[in-house]
Amino acid sequence: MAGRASGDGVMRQRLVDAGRALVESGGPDALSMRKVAAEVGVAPTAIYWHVGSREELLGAVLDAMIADLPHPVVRGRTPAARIASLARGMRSDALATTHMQQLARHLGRSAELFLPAQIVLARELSAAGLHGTAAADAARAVLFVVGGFVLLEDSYRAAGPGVARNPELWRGVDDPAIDPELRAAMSRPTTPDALFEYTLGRLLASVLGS
Amino acid sequence: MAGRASGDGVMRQRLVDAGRALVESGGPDALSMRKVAAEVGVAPTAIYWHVGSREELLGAVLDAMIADLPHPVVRGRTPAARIASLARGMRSDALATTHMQQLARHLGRSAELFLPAQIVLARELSAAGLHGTAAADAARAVLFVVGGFVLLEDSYRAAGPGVARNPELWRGVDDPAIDPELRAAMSRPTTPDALFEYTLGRLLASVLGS
DNA sequence: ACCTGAACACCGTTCAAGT
DNA sequence: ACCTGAACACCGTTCAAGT
Repeated sequence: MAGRASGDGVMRQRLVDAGRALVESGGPDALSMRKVAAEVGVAPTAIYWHVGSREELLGAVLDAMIADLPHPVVRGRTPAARIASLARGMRSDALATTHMQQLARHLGRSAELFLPAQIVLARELSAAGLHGTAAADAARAVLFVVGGFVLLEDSYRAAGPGVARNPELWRGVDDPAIDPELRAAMSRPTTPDALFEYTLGRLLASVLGS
Repeated sequence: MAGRASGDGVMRQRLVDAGRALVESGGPDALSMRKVAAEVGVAPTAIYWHVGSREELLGAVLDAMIADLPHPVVRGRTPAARIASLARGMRSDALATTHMQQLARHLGRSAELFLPAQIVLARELSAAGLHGTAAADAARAVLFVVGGFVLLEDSYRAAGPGVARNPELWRGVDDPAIDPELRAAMSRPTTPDALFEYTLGRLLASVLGS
């Protein structure tokens, strides 16, 4: 399985590099075997000798991208501040590498991407005095909120023009049981940053038991 | 634009029905113009007279599926309990219609799917005494947490066998700054249900200012 | 008004054949 | 050991031609 051990693998490396360039500029869908082959100057069918399949090539591309990932950064004094800064960093890293996130999702390997941040988070929670399953619950809650937020944000941003966004939809709502000011507020666009800060702040306040 | 007004549209309906069957059983990727045509007993190119493009056919399929969506259900007495039950319903509805969620995401129309639940949520928050932007922040936080959770859960479940999940990854972690019991807890698999309850409970506790 | 057929420009993958 | 070429089974879409 997995194609071939592939000798020294200089040709394989060229294929992965070409594939990576395609993924980085256009996402996983932009990688076709024929385009990779053309880029490297080889017949499309030659790829299969080195790499097994398109899916395996995508896997090798992801490996290469993961290796170049920056380490998570933590700043601040209080545990809440440090964890919040970590979460902010996770979000901005993810937003800066959306094609990579798409690729990881496609391969079902998103968990790997978040592992380094998870480890740092666990360290911070330990330092904050949380232990055992309580700490694990807290860690997973933070991870899911950040991860979910990024996923949602990504799919919202991917929505092209001509698609009804939430504020437009709300403008058509007319329900006497809903506070008019609330309706008005929902009809205004939000900045994702503010929403992220709000949600994260609420969660941390509760999770860290302040 | 958008193809054609298309007369009475009985043929169009047959195409949408066939497309819907494909999407429901295999997700958006499973819908090909040629398969739809074969199902209806017509040349692939005939579709374009009625429907414009594959993307528009997918849009029509989504419209049909949205029309059959169940209404959100709310149970319980306290505001926290009622909102929690709504959130649980949103999650289970979403998990029961993953192919539809995928389609909505593909078309950038996820917001539409959540609108009915949003309206009910707004009603409950109003009844709970929240108003204006504070209520809007709370609503959006709940929506993003639930929506993000469902998205993440979906992409985790889509990860086939042979992919390293979080517990396996954690078994390889060895960091003295991390509480050993925390590490052990992270190495055990979680049930998504418990994590959802925990996260939701934490968020609602903070958002409803209890 | 509605549908077909041929055609174009794409895909991933297999496999015999070459060097 | 490594690569090519032909081939197969797919795609979405356009467009002239039929009825």
